[in-house]
Order: sequence, then C-alpha cells, then structure tokens
Amino acid sequence: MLKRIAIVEDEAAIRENYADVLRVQGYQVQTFANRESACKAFAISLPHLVILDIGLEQEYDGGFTLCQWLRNISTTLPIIFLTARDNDVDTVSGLRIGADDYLTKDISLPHLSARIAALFRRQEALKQPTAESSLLTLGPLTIDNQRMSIVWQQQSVDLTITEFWMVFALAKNPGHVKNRQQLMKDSNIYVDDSTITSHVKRIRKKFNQIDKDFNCIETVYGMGYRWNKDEK
Amino acid sequence: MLKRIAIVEDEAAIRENYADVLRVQGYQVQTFANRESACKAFAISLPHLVILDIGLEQEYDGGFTLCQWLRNISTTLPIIFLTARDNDVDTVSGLRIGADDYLTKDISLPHLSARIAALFRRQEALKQPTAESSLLTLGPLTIDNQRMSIVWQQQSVDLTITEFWMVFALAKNPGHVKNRQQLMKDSNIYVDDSTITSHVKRIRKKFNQIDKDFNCIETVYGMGYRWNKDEK
DNA sequence: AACAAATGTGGCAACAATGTGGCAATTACA
DNA sequence: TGTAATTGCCACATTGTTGCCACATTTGTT
Repeated sequence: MLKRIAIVEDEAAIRENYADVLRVQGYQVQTFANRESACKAFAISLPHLVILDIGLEQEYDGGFTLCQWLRNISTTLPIIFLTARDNDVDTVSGLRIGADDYLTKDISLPHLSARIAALFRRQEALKQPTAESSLLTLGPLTIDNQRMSIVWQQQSVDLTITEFWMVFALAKNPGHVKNRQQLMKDSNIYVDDSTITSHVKRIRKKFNQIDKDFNCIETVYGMGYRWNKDEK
Repeated sequence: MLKRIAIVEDEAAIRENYADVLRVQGYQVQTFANRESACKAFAISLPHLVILDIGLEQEYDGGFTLCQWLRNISTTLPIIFLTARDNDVDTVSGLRIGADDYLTKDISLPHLSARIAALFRRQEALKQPTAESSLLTLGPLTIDNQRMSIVWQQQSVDLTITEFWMVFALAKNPGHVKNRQQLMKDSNIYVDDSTITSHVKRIRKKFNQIDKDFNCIETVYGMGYRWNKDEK
C-alpha cells in the first residue's frame, strides 16, 4: 500500500527537495506552503504522515497550530516537525502538543527517511491485533505467547496450558465481558459451564499466591468474566 | 499506571543521572550496565520502554545486538538509543534495526523526557482504536455492548443483565415508546407485566443514585416506556 | 369529585449463578 | 510403569438477581 506523506513548509526550495527525495523512496507526496491550503486538503483526506515546519509564511507558530488541529482530528496520525530552529524549548513544546518527532533541517536525508520508516514501522507493529504479537503487556501483567508464560508484577505465574489460554482470552480484550461459551472456544476446550468456574477459581488462586490483592478477573453476574485492568 | 523504563548503559555516572531524573518524573526505572544482565531481566519481564547505549563494556555494538534481540521478542516495545556517537551511519542503522528514536547524549533532560512522553503517548493512542467498537452514545449515556457496561455522565452504572438489556432496548430507539411485551422480548424474559414495572423502578433507582435529576425513562400512561433524550 | 385503571414502592421468597473443596479420570512425564 | 500434574465435574455453601405481591400513588375518564 502506497503511503501518502504531506509536507507543510513555506520555502519552496526545501519543500521540493524533500518531496523529491521521498518520492524516490516510493512515497506519494503532497506539498503545501501554508496552513490554510494544508487544512483544506486534510479536511478531505488525511495523509499517512505529516511533516511540518513551525513557521509558515505570516504565521510564526503556524506549524504548532496545525499540529494541534491535526491531533484533534486524529490521535494516531504520525506528525514530524522539521525546522531550522534548534532549541529545546521548541522541541519540548512540539513534542508536548503531540508531535511524534522533532528534527532540525540540518539532518541528512537518509536520516530523515530512516526516521520516517521507523515511525511507519511502529505504526504497523501496533496495528497488528494483539493476538499476533508475541508479547502483551497490560499494567502489571505480561503475557508471552511464544513462551506461554505469564508474569505478574515481575513474578512468573505458573499456569497450566488451559489456564494460560483463559487468561490470554480475557486479557486480550481488557474490560470486555466474555461468557463461558466464548472462553471455552478461546481456550480450545468444550466442557461444562461449571468447569469454567473451576478454572477461574484456580487461576485466581495462583495469582493470589503472588499478590494477595489481585482481583483483575471480575465476575459479571449472569454474563461471564472480564479482565479489569483498573483494579489492582 | 506506573511505567517501567530500563536503562542499559555502562557508564555508571550517566546511567544513574538519567535514572534519577526519570524517577523524579514518576517512572519506575531499572538500570543495567551490560547486555547480559539486561537480557536476563528482560527474559523474565519486559519494561515498557528501553533506553540503550550502543557501546556496552567489551561489546562495541552491544546495544545494537540487544535491540535486535528485543525486537524479536516484541515488535511494539519502544526502544530509544542514547549515545555519544553523532553520525548518520549509526543513526540510520539504529533506526533500521527497529529503534524508535535515536538521541545523542548532549540532549537536555527535558528534551529526553519529552521524547519519552511522546513515545508513550503514541503507544497509548494506537492502543485505543481496538477498544472503540460497539458503542452507543446518546448524550450523557454511553452503552458498550462488549464491555456490557453503561455509563451515565462519565460514571458507570452498575446494572444487572436484565436491566442492561432493558436500558439497551429503550435507548436503541430514543423517543420511541416500547410496551411491556416488546421490552420483555428485547430483554429475553417473559414475565408478568408488573415485573417490568419493577425492573424500571430498579433501573431508575440506580441512575438516580448517580444523578438525582435523571428522568430519561419516561412513563407513557397506558402504552409503556420511552427513552427521552431531551430531558435531562 | 369519584372511580377504575395504570403505575410506583418496599419487601420478600424462590431461584439462578457463582465460589469452594474435593475427588476421580485422564494425561504427561520420568 | 509408577508418580505427579492436570482436568472436568459434583455436592454443597454463598451470593446476587428476579418475579411477584400488597399497598400507595398517580393518571385519565365520566
């Protein structure tokens, strides 16, 4: 899938230079000289990544404003600031308002494209459903699919296979209620309802041996069970 | 929730300096001087973010090796390289093998923590979309089918299954009157008319405990009940 | 205003779902 | 082959939910 990158930068020379390089890398690039034209285009369709200059024509902080505006629309859109100013105040405030990266214009082009690739990589990696990635972290809970190991507060919990799958099924969608049928399916067992109760009992017991305040597996009367990440 | 950050850096002074600063920021920090000790700890439980130096004791490229090893385990774990070397080759190869950021040691500490916060922000933002799926929002009311939870004005309402289905049946078609028979059907119960009255009573009571002015469930004399979204 | 019908209220007993301990059957493993 | 671990299930205890009733109150009608 072709990635679209938008560059918002008022100096035409720089803008086109970057655009050309990125096009060669195989990206589809849109360029804008000011906030207004960028906004207009973004309102219709968002790109996959935005590169912003801070100062845009008349607007001294146009890039910041645009960044905030974009963050409002999408919390996930990767935003990179690319600017001549090299001072910490700008960097920190740029990152504060939701930028993902902050680079100065003296960086090399390979460096820039490496950063872009890293951002996309991260984006893709996190897009994978939790089931695929081998590691799932949920507060004090860490589940390693490949090794079938579960860790609670740095301590390994010694679960059996069935118990492991049940915890995994619950933790995969924290907060979502799973009824007994769904839990059976996710754990690859097909048993009596009461058996699910038994498994939950044993799982809780094992977690409680590590942390006596453990109560993340919440019973939802008449509905099933749910992993409650807010409780301790 | 407390975020855990691991720092792998062989120079004790630098290591502890960063660790202290991050601890003040409210992070839980683990420090390691070499690859071996870090690996050992990571095998048990991964932190939420790793800060790596490239050169580690004897190993000139220990950080790179460690980064690759970590990427194998988790594709999503945020990794930041923090190093004295300031050359593009290193930066680019660092990012290539899966680092998320590459910073030189001369950056200011506020800058570092801004970067860390930005990475965590991104992490959280991308985690969201999975959660938002089957939501029904009606002014101050939010119904989440998967979580089987009902929220009124930011506060969760603790309903039983039958009550949940009844609220759902009413809120599904706001303003539309449902008679007792329809409510029974929608809630998968078949009972006396008076029982529906009882359920409505209990539902109103629970909402009233949160908001004493609640009156969205309107009685339509002789007809049934209706969810009135205009009333408060 | 008087009346009947419909709805609201508090409470309680029946019931259903879940928790608990334990045991037998099965499986894994040395 | 014997032993330990795992698993499914049962009987019983405990808890939360539900349906309904008697009675109060409201509503609409004559």
